[in-house]
Amino acid sequence: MATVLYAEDEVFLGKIVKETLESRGFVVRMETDGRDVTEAFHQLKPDICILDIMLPGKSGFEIAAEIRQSDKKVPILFLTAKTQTEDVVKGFAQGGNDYLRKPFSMEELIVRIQNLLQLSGNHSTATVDHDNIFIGKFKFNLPRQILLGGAEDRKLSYRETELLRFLFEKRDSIIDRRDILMKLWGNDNFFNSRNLDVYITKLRGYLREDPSLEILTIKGVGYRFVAE
Amino acid sequence: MATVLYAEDEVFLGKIVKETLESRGFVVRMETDGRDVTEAFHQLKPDICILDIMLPGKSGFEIAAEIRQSDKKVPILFLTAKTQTEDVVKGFAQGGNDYLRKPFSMEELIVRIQNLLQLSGNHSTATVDHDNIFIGKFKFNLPRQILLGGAEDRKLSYRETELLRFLFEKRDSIIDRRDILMKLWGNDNFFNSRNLDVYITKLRGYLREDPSLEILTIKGVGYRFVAE
DNA sequence: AAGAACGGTTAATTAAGGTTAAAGGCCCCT
DNA sequence: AGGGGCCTTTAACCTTAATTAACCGTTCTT
Repeated sequence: MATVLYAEDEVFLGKIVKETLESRGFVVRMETDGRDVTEAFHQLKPDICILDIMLPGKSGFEIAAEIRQSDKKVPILFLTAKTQTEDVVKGFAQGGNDYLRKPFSMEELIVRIQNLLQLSGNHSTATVDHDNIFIGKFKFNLPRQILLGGAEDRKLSYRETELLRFLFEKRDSIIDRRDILMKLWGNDNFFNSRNLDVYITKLRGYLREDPSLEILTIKGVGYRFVAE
Repeated sequence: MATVLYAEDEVFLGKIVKETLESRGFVVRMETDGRDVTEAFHQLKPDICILDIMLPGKSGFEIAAEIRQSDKKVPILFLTAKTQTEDVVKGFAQGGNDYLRKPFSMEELIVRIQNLLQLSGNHSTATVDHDNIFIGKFKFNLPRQILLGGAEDRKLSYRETELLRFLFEKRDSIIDRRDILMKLWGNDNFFNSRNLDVYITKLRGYLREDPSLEILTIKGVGYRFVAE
């Protein structure tokens, strides 16, 4: 998984952050002296840098400037107790890509790290699967519109895909017919309404292979998609 | 300069933000009703979206999810009075790329916008160098219009090149047929439309050597180029 | 229980796009 | 100027998706 270079002089806080990140699968190298960070960077070649601003020896800003001399794209996230706007501005000016004020929650730090890694094109974070949804025995790959896990793989059309996705997103709750019509067709006239019926029949056909899946009709209202 | 789509229901604040951004050279479109934002997005095709979470009609989260269905890479920045960590986490989960708490300073908003624009521009640096784009197993040399990495090197014609480049730039998002036609042919009449079909067939043929590449048809809308 | 509304299902129709081939241009070459 | 080669455009025919239609069964209503 991803490697993190973490510069932090508050040992107590640092330890907590390091261990939490490690528990989420990151490899973490922590430095407490600003003078050591740039060298550690070149040695480690991390996927992301988290720099406290106030460090003994060398500030996070200076470190960022040094890193940026040789690496233009590794994401840098500043971490600091300072709340002044000019620090944020300066942080970005030095080539930082995010700026988080202390105190912060670990959850927020983690999502911001994952976001930066994704933006920088590093796809190794994959805690969540953006491309697939898991429906009963099936795995449905959204970008390719392909339903896997049945007797044979099945390519779905655009409308089938959008409908299945919508049902899945709202599974276990009652979905108003009109909401579906508005979402997929942009209006709810009579013909589109019958159109929806046709697509529901198609999806039922596809999903019949897994009996734990069912699209229930709520007459006069809409549908409820139950999974499991 | 860059175009900004800004969803904000507090008219007073919104006006200040809009004018400040405009004074910095941004083109800003502001929407106050959540229901209008997605449509404005498709019309405007902005470089970045700034979404307040709490909006009348539709929340910023819902809007982000809708935008992400058709555009995977436009940067989204959430703006909100909420300070709960779970909102931040949810914001990123919906495909947001930054999250700024109110009250914020205009300077901070501006640097964060600029940062996101740069990141989203740089995003291509991972798969692009000065002269080449890397598509699956292929390397496509733009100035020489030559597709390398297959069984044999293949020279592409001008239109083939432009189409492939355009699909690649917008990969993972739904691309409107008309946008392609306007960009390559300058109009979208019937014949050019059939012409596009022909070129799509050609590219599919060339790219068939790498099964991880696929040009999906979104019937009645356009295409989506997926590259694993 | 009968009628009406609603939705299910299947088939027919229309429209969009895929594929392949032929026709038209353009440039270069001699 | 004439011919060859390469793109591009047009055309013809085919496949698939989306829509509309027809007919049927179920469930609510009264």
